Amino acid sequence: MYAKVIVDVPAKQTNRAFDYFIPEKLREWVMVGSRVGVPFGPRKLQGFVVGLQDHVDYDPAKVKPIAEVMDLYPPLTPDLVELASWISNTYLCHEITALQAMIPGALKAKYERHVKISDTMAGKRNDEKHTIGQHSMLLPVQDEIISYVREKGSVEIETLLQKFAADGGSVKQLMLEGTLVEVQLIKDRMATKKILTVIPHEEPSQLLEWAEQLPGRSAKQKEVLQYFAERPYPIKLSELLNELSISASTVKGLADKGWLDIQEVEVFRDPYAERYFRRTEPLPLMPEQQQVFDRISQAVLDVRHQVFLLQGVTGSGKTEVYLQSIQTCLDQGREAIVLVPEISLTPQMVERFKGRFGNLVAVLHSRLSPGERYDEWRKIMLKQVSVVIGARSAIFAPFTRIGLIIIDEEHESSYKQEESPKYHARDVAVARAGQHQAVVVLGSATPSLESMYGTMRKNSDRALEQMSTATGNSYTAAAKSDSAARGSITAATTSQAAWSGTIQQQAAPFELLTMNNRVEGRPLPRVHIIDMREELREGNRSMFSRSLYKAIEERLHKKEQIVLLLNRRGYSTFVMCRTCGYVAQCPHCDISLTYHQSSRAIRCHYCGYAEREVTVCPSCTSEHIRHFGTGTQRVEEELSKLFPGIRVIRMDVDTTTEKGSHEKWLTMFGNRQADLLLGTQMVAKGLDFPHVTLVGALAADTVLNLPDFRAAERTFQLLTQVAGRAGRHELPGEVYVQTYAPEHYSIISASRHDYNSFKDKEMTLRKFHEYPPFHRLILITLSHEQIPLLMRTAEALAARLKELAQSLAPLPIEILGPVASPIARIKDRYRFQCMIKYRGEASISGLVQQAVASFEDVERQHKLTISIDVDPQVLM
DNA sequence: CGCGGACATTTG
DNA sequence: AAATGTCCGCGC
Repeated sequence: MYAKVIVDVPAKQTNRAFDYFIPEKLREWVMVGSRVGVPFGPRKLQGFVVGLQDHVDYDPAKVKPIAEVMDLYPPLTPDLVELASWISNTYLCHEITALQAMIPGALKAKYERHVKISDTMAGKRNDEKHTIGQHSMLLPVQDEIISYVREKGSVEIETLLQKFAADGGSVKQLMLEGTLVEVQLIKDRMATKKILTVIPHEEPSQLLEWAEQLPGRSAKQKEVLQYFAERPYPIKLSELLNELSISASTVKGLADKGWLDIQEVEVFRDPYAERYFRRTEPLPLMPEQQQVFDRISQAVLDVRHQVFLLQGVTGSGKTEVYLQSIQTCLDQGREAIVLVPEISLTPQMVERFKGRFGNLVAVLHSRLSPGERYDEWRKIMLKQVSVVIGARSAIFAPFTRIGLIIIDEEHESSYKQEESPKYHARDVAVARAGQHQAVVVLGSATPSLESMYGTMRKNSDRALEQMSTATGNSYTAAAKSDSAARGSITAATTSQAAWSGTIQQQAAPFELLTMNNRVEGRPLPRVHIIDMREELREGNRSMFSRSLYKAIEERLHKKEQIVLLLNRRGYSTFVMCRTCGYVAQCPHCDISLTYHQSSRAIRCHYCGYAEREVTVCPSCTSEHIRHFGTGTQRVEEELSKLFPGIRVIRMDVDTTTEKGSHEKWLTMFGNRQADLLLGTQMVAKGLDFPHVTLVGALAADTVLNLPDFRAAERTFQLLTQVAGRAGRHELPGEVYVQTYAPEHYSIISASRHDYNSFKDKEMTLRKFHEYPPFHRLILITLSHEQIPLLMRTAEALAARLKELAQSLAPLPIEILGPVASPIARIKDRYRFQCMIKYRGEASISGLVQQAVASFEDVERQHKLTISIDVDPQVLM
């Protein structure tokens, strides 16, 4: 038997499976999805088994055997292995990168090089091999080295060289002559957690009998035995020591007598272990909820792959529909995945799921320690849970019988991973659900236009899809003849041009479900648009309009709570000299530095460069230097000035980095220990506090001014979300939106809670300007330290893309650029970008791959990098 | 002729 | 990615 293995080297040349022989004794253990250690050239590497076969069609003598299997159970399921291949084809990344993204960081390989005593030397005296006659040829230090290694069994080379720093040569010599041999080890970053546990050997009666036998001075040992006679065991050693206030030696004494056992037991680090979740029962559904639930649960029961787009206004009870749909899925013996944006994965959210499904739920989010994360993941793998709730990467939960995948707040851009693999969890979810004949529910109050477009595609589009598949094939042919002509592109590249697995490349139309009413018929809050230009004209230069000021004052008086949103993006806190106009810039990036009050430093967002706060202008030595823009810190200061005694909780990157701090602030606010919650985006998501009756957006339109075609969509979504925070309970809510663009359709539609009019307007504009969802984008960014080479290469790449696109005519593919990226330099590297705009039905990943492949030499020779982003969310 | 360094090749 | 192989210029 042979295994196809993808090795742990993310490079173009190694981006294919290598064959390995499976030795007889490993045959039971090697499966598709196994993690294995394999010899690769002179090295030993970790790899993933992606296929099994019983012969190779070349000289089998070339095939090396698998050295080891890393896990008791394969960490990946076969469907995930296929999905990784699909991801690498769709998002143009190395297959190993996709595979690595699917397992927790704790399982990422750590390579260690050790030395040990060679087998031929193992049983001998140190000097046996090194004697002539009576005389040892070993230097004393070499003798010492050998003894040291012999004692330890094996020693990491680094450690050994450090210990015998002055005698590196001796170590080398011993290795050269074969006394010491190198062993390459592959270790996990993180081991499973083990604790010491105490277990008695006999029944209570026997324990008491033994206790009697003990001499009087062994009072403590006696106590331990009596303890076990009465209590359930096993018990943690540490707990036992605590409880009886005894030392470990007491227990050890009993263990030495053979009366009890101290064992290492594997435990799960459970971040929610200390918490009690009150069990909840399904709530009665409103008619709308019931209809939606019926559609979803019917599809689940039918085991039919179907994508639903659930558009429900804030407060319409989407979560209850999710919960009951999941119940249907569980009742069927299948598993469910719930994706939630990182910042809305709040304790409140977790509580709702743990409350309903108890310890059947695993939770995965980035604030867990690597160990906790690994343990939650293992619960999934070991089938101890059937529901996982988590951020983006939870879509890779190693379940085997998925019935339902829910993506809450599906419009959130955080579902797109910005590093390789640059996948979109929503699209991966649809692909994965297809593998399992599972149902997908995309839930949002403000669906993304991409998902909306999915519901608009009619069956007539199916014909188009089939046509495109055909065109895709003809492209492959075209690429082949092209490569033959040039003789420069390998067959492997061409064969990767089109996905040929079993995952559907084009999804079937989505079904739209809507919920327009809030639970218990509570009205949506009234939204006031405030024209800040008007305020300025009338002499109000503060960041609060007069009406918002009054509204805040009123709530403080009535002891109701307030949420204030400051949209920080585009509202940077840059440092500027008011005399000469100097702005502090990062020396390595084309971006201004932002001011951080907590550390009294100015810092670059992109490369982390930081310097001390400046009080004197470095350019003109003026002292009129100040930080501009309205950071949350400044708003907080302003609030305490305007409303003395106001209790403000500020939530932003500065105050929520510490583990659990996010949770702490929200609990405080929920307990009404503060009057006002001030924050960035993170206060807009999913929070639900009964006493919040006022929500203010201080600068609603900052996003609007960004050079991004999704600016209006983002603005609309944010305002709708934040407005949904008010008046969710008995007290009615009110929303104030401050803006310099009060006539903009995104702001007007949001203030009227009118998704449809926004969507219609935006769709028309997108279609007119040939933007997504009607056209799709691929962003190619090139970076290098020098502009001339960069420009030349970017232009050559664009030309090559155009040339290749020609062969696809008449399919509409447009190559835009190259132009300098919006952030033209990061970490001392200049950046240029090309944009490919094409109609969704064209399959062009192969084309891009091929074009980029012809610049491999430049990439290698000049250390130029080319990165590809399929369906980019942020155009920077 | 032997050496070091740049560069290309290979990894099953 | 990293180890190995190849080639070339250089000093002797």
